[in-house]
Amino acid sequence: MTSHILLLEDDIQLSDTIKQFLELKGYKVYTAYDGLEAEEIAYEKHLDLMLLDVKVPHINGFDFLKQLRDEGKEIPAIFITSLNSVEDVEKGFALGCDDYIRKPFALKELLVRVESLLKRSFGTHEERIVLGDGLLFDIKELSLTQDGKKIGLKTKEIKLLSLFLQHTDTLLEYKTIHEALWEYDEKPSAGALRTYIKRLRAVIGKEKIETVKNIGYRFVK
Amino acid sequence: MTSHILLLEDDIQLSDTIKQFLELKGYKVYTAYDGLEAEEIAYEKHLDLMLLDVKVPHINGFDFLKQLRDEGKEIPAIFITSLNSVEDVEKGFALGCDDYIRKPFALKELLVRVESLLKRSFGTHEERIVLGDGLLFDIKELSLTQDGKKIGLKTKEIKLLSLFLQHTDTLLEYKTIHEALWEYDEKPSAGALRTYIKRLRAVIGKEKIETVKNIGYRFVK
DNA sequence: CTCTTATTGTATCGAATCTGAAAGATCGAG
DNA sequence: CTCGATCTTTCAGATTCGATACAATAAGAG
Repeated sequence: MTSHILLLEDDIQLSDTIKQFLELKGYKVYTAYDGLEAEEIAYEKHLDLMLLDVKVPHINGFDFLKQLRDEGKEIPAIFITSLNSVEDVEKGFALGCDDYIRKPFALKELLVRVESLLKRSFGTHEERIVLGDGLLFDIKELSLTQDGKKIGLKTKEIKLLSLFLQHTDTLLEYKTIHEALWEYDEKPSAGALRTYIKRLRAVIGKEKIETVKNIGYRFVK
Repeated sequence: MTSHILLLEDDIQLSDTIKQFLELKGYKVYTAYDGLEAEEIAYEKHLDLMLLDVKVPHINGFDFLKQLRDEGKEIPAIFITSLNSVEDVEKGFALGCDDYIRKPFALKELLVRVESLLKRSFGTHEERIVLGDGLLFDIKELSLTQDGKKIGLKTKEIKLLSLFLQHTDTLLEYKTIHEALWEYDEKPSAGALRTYIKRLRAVIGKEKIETVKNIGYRFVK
């Protein structure tokens, strides 16, 4: 499953370098050269991680992240900064960034941080999501319980549920879901997804997953 | 109750970064830039955790920890190291460090380790774990007894059991288990693990180890 | 409104994959 | 060589996957 990364960086040369490097490592990279572009991408795309330069045109990295956090988005973020002042680092962490890296940096160092965050992005400690109806999904344990009783879910169902929980109230296109559930080279028919949607609905309630005809599905709380 | 952390790190910039970050998370941080300073702090202050770089002036991290351990101090320690060799990691563990982290690392990753170690050290220092059915596992002796009678376990089985006992009710992925049982360069087939699971089940009871298909196993109390 | 058509939901079942169990191969120590 | 620990192989049974067929539903045309 490819991780999708937003790179907000106005230095075109640096941006290209990072993009090239990360793509070589198998990530999907969206580049934005200013805060407005970043906003657009954040709304349109599913993102797993953000690399944010602070000093960029229109909306700076701090404000951009603050805005996202205010909307409840928990996408992990790393600040790229050439600023050295204590305040900036503190401000960054206060805003809920997960790490930061100082310019100039070795690409390898960046990779370490990216990988480390992605690995842990899915909640490190007892992340449990309440689904109502006595249903609890434990992300770390990959287990679903109802009133304390375990409900057996198969791997594909778990993947699907995880995806939905990461993007509640968001329209997920068929393509997006397929990318999340299957590898590049796998090409199951469209019917396969329908099967899993049906199974999930049977477990968590039909009304939780809306159908958007011709486009995809949406999980509602 | 604030936890007190000693940070031994001679790279001033990194040290500042870590200090800032941990203080933001509510810890009290004492910084030392060489082994002698660290000694001083260790004598004067009450410490809950130590973060030790290995390569620092005067007294290196290894020697510093060894000294403390020789004096009977059990303060948990994490090595910060840029060294990659297996030996150094082993040496660290032999000296009684509890974890290590390689530079460069994401601050969040450091935080995870700090928190988990602090939590653990507050937890019980029990020497024996009751497994029911008259079964007792002695952590220090690494031996299993049933109704006082010793049950012979092979090293791999003991490692596996220890791992499970340190992570009860936790989903352990194949990868995790493999890393715990085998060295970096060893690559036994998946069948090997299945063999040990089977043996352990025969000893401690089938129901204690759950299978999570495609992912791993989980030990339940 | 009714019919048509495209899309989505449901049920089923064989194929592929995974796990557990057993047996035997390998390897090193003594 | 023998023994014991470790690991591999094999195979059967269980589970999961996903194709397929068909039913239900939504949307649009007339």
